[in-house]
Amino acid sequence: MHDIRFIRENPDAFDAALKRRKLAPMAGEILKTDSDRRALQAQIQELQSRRNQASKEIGALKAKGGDADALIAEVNDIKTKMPDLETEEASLAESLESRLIELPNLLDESVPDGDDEDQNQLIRTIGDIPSFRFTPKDHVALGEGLGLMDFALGAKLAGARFVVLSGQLARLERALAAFMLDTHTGEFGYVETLPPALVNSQTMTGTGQLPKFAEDLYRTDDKWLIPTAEVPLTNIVADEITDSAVLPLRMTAYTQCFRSEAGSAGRDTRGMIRQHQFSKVEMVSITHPDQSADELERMTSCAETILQKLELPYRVLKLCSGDTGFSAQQTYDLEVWLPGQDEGRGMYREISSCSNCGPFQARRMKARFRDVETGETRFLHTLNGSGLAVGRTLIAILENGQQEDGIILLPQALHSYMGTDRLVASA
RNA sequence: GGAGAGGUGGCAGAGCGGUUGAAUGCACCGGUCUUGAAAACCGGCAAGGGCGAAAGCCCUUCGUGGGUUCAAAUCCCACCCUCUCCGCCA
Repeated sequence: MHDIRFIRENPDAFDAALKRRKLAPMAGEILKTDSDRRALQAQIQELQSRRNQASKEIGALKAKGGDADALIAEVNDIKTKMPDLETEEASLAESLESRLIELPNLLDESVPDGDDEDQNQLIRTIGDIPSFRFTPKDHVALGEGLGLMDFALGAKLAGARFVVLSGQLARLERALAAFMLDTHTGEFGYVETLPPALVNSQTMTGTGQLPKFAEDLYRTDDKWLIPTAEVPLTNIVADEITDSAVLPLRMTAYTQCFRSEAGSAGRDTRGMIRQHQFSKVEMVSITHPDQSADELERMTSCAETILQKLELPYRVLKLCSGDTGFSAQQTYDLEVWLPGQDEGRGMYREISSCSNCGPFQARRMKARFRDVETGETRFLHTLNGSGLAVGRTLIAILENGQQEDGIILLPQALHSYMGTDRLVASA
């Protein structure tokens, strides 16, 4: 959501920012609606003021036993004029609101220009890409080879883009989640949180999934399945004036995530890369505006720590203007090396995305804090990042740890969680 | 799912047709006092919006949306949520 006052004061800057999002200029149109609405609002408020005043006079007159008929007639006259004006004003307000609520966040000036993911900016590459004396398999071959990953069964029970894990592979999912949560809570101060996986429309609107991206979501009668824990976690501060002394708020949650993948038909159809249901450990930070830039770096490094402890090679990219998501001002993607992809040649795949949304979501959800200096309320900044997508981490463990004989060597950090140092085929 | 009670400012809690944007207490902020702190005392303190250079004026909001009335936190209707009891259930 955008600040109408910013648009009033900086229409050209606003249009220039839209252009970076490949959107046509619209400040002129928005401001026309805005000024029409305000003119109407002033007119309405004048009538309301007169009505309120007259009503008080009526009360005073009647208390003294006087005759108020003339005033009552005047109020009634005002009341006949009001509905049309109010309807018109509401219509303008709604048109303004619906326009603003569908526009993406303005990009941070540090975001590089670019059309799509090919133009993201490489920030750093960490870890050595493993070399194999054999052609590495992908996680599908490995998982099925272990007898612990069954896509046909997932399809039988639910349909395409579902899988059933069993035995040590199901345990690996749990181990990864526990390891990630332990690290974020124990080392980085995030508060473990278990939020609802179904939320109402208002909550979905707060973080930006609605109204524009309804088709990407699964819904029930009156609720929506969360596509990420970012949604419930961030909305915890919605409609609140948060005490600035508790900032930054840092929360982490392990949840299932549900996505219809409406726009991805035919993409990543093999394996567990893109499922309708997957689990993720999410990090959310709520900060003072002055802290959000540093917090994004910190959050990204928290996610990176997980990859490092799991001995997984990865790289960090700064997303370009064309690839940065709707609600984000700025985003770092972490891509893990998956040696089994692309016929065993390997490739990097996204495993985490860390974004600073600035005041964009906070304004949508009215998440504020009180500025100690001025006494005024201001919008918070919100950040979210995956730390990490558990399914894709499991894939990475399999593909990077594979041996020629089909067993998987596990990273040291997981040994205690798994009760073993390796995965072997089930009997 | 059924029955009852209730949803008021950061919190607690009055008000139940007019002068109430809302008593009182707590919290918070400023001041007096104090070596300092506490206590006590004095004062301030809802949010959002419009107009205005500013001072300030005005509008809206007492769960949400309608309705009655010259006038609604107060009356009526619907919905949402919370609590208690019953039923069902992990």
